[in-house]
Amino acid sequence: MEFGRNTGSPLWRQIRDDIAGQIRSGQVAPGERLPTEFSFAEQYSVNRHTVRQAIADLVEMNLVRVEQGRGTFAREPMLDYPLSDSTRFSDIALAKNCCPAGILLDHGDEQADRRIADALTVPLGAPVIRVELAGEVDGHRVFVSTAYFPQDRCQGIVSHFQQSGSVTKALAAVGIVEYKRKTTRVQARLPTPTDARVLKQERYRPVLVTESINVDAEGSPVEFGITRFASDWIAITVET
Amino acid sequence: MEFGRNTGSPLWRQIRDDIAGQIRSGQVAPGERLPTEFSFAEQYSVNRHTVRQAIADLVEMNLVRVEQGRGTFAREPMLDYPLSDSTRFSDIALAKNCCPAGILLDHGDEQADRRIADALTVPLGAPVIRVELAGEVDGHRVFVSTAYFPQDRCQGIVSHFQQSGSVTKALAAVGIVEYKRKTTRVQARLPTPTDARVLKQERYRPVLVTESINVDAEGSPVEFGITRFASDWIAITVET
DNA sequence: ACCGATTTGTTCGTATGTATA
DNA sequence: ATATACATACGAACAAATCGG
Repeated sequence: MEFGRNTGSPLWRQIRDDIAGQIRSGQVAPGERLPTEFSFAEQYSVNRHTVRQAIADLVEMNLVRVEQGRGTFAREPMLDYPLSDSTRFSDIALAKNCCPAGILLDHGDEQADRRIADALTVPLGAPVIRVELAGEVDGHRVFVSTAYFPQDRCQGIVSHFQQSGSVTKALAAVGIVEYKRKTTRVQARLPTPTDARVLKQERYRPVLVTESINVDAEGSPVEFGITRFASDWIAITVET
Repeated sequence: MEFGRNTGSPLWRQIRDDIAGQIRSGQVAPGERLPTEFSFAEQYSVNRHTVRQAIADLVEMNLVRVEQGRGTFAREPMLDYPLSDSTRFSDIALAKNCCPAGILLDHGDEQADRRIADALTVPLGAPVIRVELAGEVDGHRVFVSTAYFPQDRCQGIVSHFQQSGSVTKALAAVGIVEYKRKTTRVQARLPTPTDARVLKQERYRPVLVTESINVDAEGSPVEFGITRFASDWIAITVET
């Protein structure tokens, strides 16, 4: 099947397969920027719309990612977030040797609603500390997380987090040196407008949501976390 | 805070909270149809658009589900799919005592592509059996699944499935009496048009995707399955 | 803080061939 | 054979985001 008009298959599909071949063969490295739509159009002697149709299909196939005003990029492989009883955010990085960063977005004192009280096994209305966190890998926002800590055991945890940048270290600083993931629920949703903005992703790209309860060595809950992962970047893996 | 105009909070939010209260208190049972938008509008003496804004927020809060042309329904609680090494589809049902059904949609012989070959540890191009399956609970489509079996070990598995309606029994019939889930990857995506149709869900509602490898007692792969769950109905739970 | 250049996103319109009822 | 719908392809214009100076 040679390239051109009237060859039986539509132009946009031929263009799609040509670009796909360049990516799969490694001629274009993951993360690298592809030529502009306009220059593709010149190269193949077609309209920009035709190139756009090809690219739209490559997005669907998850081979490229498009950013308005910036360009079209070959997709980096997705990051695996291994869901074991002791995974920390930094573990994502270890597997890919890239730099993770946790960013404190907001925090405050609240009273436990039904859901939080159930998860932390504290009375309804008990004081809890809320911490909003974002995570980046290689400059990409990959998750935003809301964590609740029982106030009686975690006094001052926010300032410890600000110093160390790590939930694990902050918990250790308030005397909880060992904690484990007990249960996790995984759901898929569309992001709230706020989450979409914080994750810098479009409103209609789904998020992977985990609700997890972390317990200390005695088995009593010390953290209830709701994490929204950018589904374009993160897959959760479970070994059983 | 009493109901009415000029009370400080917008009408649609008051209406939203009123309806939310009726659902949470159980005055409206899960799955039950709510009054029409028009009758809500009459009841609260507001425009239908005001009611629609309240309902849109209730959808966002996951308290109701809207079906075009049918009405607005109080959300049934989501089904938990526990992800252990030996969960079968029928386990969803046991927890909720409702009736599950597996439906064979399609099947065929294929040659393993890169991904399937890697998962099943067979050579590239080796013959595999593809089985497309849908799952229903209480008359709702909750998942659609594509499973690949190595042909040499699973000859005739399709007809066994047709007789028993169970993957477990079909595998047993070809001599694989024990198998375990080894690894699972969980992702969130938007459904393909086909999946959206089969799941009877809108194009922009996400699906939870699991890719799992099942191995026999000796640890060699006997099934590679890609399951797309309707994210409105199913959450995955992991105990660690 | 602003401007202009670059690049993708969206929406009009037009035309043609093909499959379908 | 006719009408209708759909996919393909092109053209022009403008909106929106990004980036460098």
